[in-house]
Amino acid sequence: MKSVTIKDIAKVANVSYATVSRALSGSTEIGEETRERVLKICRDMGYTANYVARSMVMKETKLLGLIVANIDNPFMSEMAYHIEMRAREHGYNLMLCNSSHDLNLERNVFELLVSRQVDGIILVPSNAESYNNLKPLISKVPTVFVSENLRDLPESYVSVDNYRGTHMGTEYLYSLGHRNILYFGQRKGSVTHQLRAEGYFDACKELGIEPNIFNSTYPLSSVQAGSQMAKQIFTSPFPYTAIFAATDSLALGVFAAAEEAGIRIPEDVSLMGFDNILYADLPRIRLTTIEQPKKTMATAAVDILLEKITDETSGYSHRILMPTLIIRSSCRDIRQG
Amino acid sequence: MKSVTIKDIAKVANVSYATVSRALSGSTEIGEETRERVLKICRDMGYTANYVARSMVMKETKLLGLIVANIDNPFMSEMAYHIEMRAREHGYNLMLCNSSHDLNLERNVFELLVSRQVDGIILVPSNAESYNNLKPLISKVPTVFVSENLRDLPESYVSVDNYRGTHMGTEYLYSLGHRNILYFGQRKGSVTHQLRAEGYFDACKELGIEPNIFNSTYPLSSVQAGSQMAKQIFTSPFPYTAIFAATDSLALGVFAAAEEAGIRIPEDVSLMGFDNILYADLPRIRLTTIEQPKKTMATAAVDILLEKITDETSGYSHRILMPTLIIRSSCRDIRQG
DNA sequence: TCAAAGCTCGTAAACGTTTGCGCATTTACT
DNA sequence: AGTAAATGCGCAAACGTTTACGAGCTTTGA
Repeated sequence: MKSVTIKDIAKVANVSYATVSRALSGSTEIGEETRERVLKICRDMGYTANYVARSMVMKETKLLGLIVANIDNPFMSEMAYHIEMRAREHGYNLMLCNSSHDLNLERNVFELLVSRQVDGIILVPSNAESYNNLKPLISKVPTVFVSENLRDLPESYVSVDNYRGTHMGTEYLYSLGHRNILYFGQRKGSVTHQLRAEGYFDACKELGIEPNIFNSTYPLSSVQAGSQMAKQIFTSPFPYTAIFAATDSLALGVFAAAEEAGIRIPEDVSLMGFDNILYADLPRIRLTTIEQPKKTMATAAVDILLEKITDETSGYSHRILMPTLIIRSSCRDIRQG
Repeated sequence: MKSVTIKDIAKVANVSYATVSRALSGSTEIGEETRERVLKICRDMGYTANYVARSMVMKETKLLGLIVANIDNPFMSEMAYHIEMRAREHGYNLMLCNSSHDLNLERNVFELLVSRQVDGIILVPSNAESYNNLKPLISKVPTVFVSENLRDLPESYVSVDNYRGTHMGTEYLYSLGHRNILYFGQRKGSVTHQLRAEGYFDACKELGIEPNIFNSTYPLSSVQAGSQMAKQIFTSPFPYTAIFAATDSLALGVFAAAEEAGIRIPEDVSLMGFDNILYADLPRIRLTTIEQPKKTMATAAVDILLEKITDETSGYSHRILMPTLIIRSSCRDIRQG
């Protein structure tokens, strides 16, 4: 398992190992003929560079840490895919860590990542407390938050315009003739969910219809929450014609509850989601939803992070991207005529 | 950004930096009172260990590489979750790389990972050619293949008993009264798919019914392949009553085609999948399928890898796990009476 | 009381790179 | 032809750890 090093090459090439390093790194201060000769020997002997030694002297690892709650969550995994691809384009690799929605674990892996000397960290917060939880640590390494809006906190983040998303969504529902639209979500808690609720709320007011917000004891990223709220609703006869779920996962829960209660979507009630996770476009689901531009968010996140890394004085940036309405078939046009 | 090192600690503690190292590492050859003193100073000065320096001298990084085709594939992401958790339990972190179903990329990231000195690599092959593609490289670092059966190749892998899975599945369909069962998959190509097809084929023979295997030009892990095959089938009036898809993704494609063609599942035709990906249990899908024990496979993979790492002479191991039948509601009982 | 053994700690080498500095040789310019 | 600049390469330090070896001191046992 002893692998061949730069010194071994130097020995057989009969040069100093500094020269070998220069041949490999494409330095100019080396003759063409020696470079060729050294490179050939490298190939012949099967030399592979040692990045950790390199990291040691360069004081950079070309490694980025990615902390997500659960990589098996479809939103997270899609983000992770694009983040990894973008990072690698720039010569960076990714260390993946699951925090499992556990704040202590989140802190642990964060510290682990700084011990591992990652050049920067991308964090998809597990919940609203993440920022406060990590506050003492984020000064140790460039960090960017993804998907969670930190309002005007002095830290870099990229998120979607949540307010506009729900605003746009309820306008669409209105245009389909819906006048009694329920919202599954909450006005307190994370900024993200505040903004989404406000967007819905304000749109209702502007359109002259009554807002109606439901909440759950479960987290809003779970399907259980959606089922729970929907079950409450489905017991009594309903005056509403549409449900706007703050999250695609919630919408999935609504689907499940509707299935049980024998309520049809969209025939009996229309359903709109938010996020456009992979699940949303599955056959039999075809959820109309508000899309977070995940690929754009991912590339923006690594670009911002890389800028922070190369220019330590670059401050912080807030990048808010535009959501788009994805029309599928979970919302029905109920206008007569 | 200058971080505090072991030497800084040594200076203020007035000891040699070897002593500091010993205090940190829990060595016995150090006095209790000095250990306490040094540790306190470490806390006060906010010392964080440098893993890359440590890796340099220890000749181990405590890093595992994970190569998947696409982390946003639900099967991959679920595996990745469990692999990461298990690895971290043992003090290892994960470097995540997507190969994007590209053999060249797969080789590139593999080489990258060995340059980064990972202690081992877990590989979820993007296709049947992966093994041959990587053959010259896998001698450089302990490697274990996951989910792909390498038959009797001298490399470690963990997979499910694919033969038994489809065998069991068609027996179940038979028990529901189905006598004309189509199989979407192929008998050539990857060993995994050979075995699955054989399991179906042999079960049919044993049960005295006619096997009927369909193939596609698309990869069998895609939903397009499922749609393509289903569309072919759905045009003509059908004598068959059930479809066994070699993959849940294929089954999803069947769902989609059925939706278009106005064919109901399971009323008109029963549908069985394989893998039990996250999608399979979604409302309105509820796919009856054969489960790959993903968590078990994941932990087995890292355990096997860790054994290879710690004991270089341990050879290789093939771990075949038992699949289980997950009954949901895509298969109907068509026995009369 | 003295040698042997046991603690605690410092010295220095090693891990595989990169790079500033200096030296020798070659090239260019007047 | 003589000086100045450019080129090609070696030397050695540095990055932050771990650990074998040895030195000095204290304890133990006869």
